[in-house]
Amino acid sequence: MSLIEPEDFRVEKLKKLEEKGIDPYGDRYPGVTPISKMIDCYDDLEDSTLRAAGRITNHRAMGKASFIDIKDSTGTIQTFFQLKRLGDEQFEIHDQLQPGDIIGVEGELTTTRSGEKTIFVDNFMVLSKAVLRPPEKWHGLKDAELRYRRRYIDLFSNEKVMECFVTRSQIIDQIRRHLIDNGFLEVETPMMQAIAGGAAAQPFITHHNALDIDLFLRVAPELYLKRLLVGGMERVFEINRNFRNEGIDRQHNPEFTSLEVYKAYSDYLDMMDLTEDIIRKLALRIDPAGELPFGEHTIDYVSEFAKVDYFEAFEKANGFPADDLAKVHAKAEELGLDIDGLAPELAVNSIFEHTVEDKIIQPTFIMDYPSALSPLTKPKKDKPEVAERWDLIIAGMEIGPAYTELNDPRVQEEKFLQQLEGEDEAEKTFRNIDKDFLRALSHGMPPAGGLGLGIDRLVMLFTNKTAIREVILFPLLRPADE
RNA sequence: GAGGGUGUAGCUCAGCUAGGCAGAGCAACGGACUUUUAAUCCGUAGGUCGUGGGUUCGAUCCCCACCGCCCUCACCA
Repeated sequence: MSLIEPEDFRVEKLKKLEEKGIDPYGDRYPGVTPISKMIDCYDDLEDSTLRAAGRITNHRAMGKASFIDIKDSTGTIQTFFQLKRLGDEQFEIHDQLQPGDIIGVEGELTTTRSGEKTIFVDNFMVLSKAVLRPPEKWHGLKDAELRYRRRYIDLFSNEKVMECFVTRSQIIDQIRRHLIDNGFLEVETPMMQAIAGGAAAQPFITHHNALDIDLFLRVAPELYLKRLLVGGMERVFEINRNFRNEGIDRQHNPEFTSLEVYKAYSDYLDMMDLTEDIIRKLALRIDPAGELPFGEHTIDYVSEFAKVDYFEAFEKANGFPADDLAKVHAKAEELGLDIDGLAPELAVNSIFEHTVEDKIIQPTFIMDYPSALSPLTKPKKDKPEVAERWDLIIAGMEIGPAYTELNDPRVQEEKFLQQLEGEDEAEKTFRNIDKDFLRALSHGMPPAGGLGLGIDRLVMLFTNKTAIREVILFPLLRPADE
């Protein structure tokens, strides 16, 4: 008894193949021509004998001949199996083929009477017999849950899904290329950390047996990347996963991919240019006009991104300044926000997110956040309560922040201590002060600009997907009860 | 965490506000068919109606609980 019950009628066909001495799970099939090339370069390839390999998507049997559509990663082409051409024995083997099977075919590329480009098959090989049938050919797989759980079916049956993930890969490739071309070095820093630093997020906890210590999956790579600045890597970046043990919704998956960039001798304004440059280039690659639809909106990536001041935007949206605490409380109540026990800056920020961020559609940098929200950021020289930090907002989503990095170890230590005061006991266990990071700063970190971009959200914007699960191959779901 | 929606054949969905034998299309199986393309035609088979209780002569349908998923809100740098 198998753990996965195959379908009887498919197993029967598989057995018939084996009876005829055919291995239903074939071997390498070299020398294939991509199907898209057969279609696109048909004029050059017409009448030549070619090989194609792929999955059967449709099978139209007509007695002594059949049309079988084959799909590879580049496209779909029709193939024609004829008794006359193949002979009795081969044709009988062909009778065992079904939608979902993976086969390799060799034959003449030509055109049928009705004008369809077709491979007239001379011989073929069964490469993998599917003992489970594919979804229905017309509607495909629609059920969101099954699509996420069985992404492999989603990918081979829903073309748009495949396209989306190809685009995702290309976006990451472009970002990487852009940074490397500009002298940045790609690095990898620890995923498992003894102190979950770099962001105020709940970490996942794990345990190392041999060392007998608890470790945290990182919530951010920031503190390690800055150590590299100290070490003399002047331009570094990392594209990798972060893990945050928090809620799941349309914009949040517990593991997500971020880009972090650090550039010595620059500041948050330099990071702004870099960010705008990267994002605009990506948009222009997808649409020559640089205008992309997102949900009900059209986002303009060509015009210079807007810049608004945090406190000015707050006052403009709410009609009172952020330091009017009585009105802040009233507003929070009006919005139904729970700000009990929150520091005033956090209460203000909560209101800010609902009244300002959510309403920003076109790419906008929000400039100069409260220092209290930015413990790793250099405060403004003339106005220490404000930090040199911006957040980029597009379509109401936080795409990422950038900072002028704090490199004074005395100020950093003080901010760490202040931050710790506000935490309860449980949080202190994973928010221990990273003393070694302070030591690193004490050896001298060059002034630097730092940037963080949410890659998944960028991909959402560029593929017009409003749910993060659509751009993550295997989003986290509760395990199926099987 | 709160509210709403949803779960029926392998897939896509009806049926549920009239409580009375469980339905369609595609896929599948058998047959016909050597230029079809969502092939066509004839025939056949396919179900724990998410799970567990309750009401009822009788429950896919009404009620309760639970589970998964989706949406909105809350939480969340």
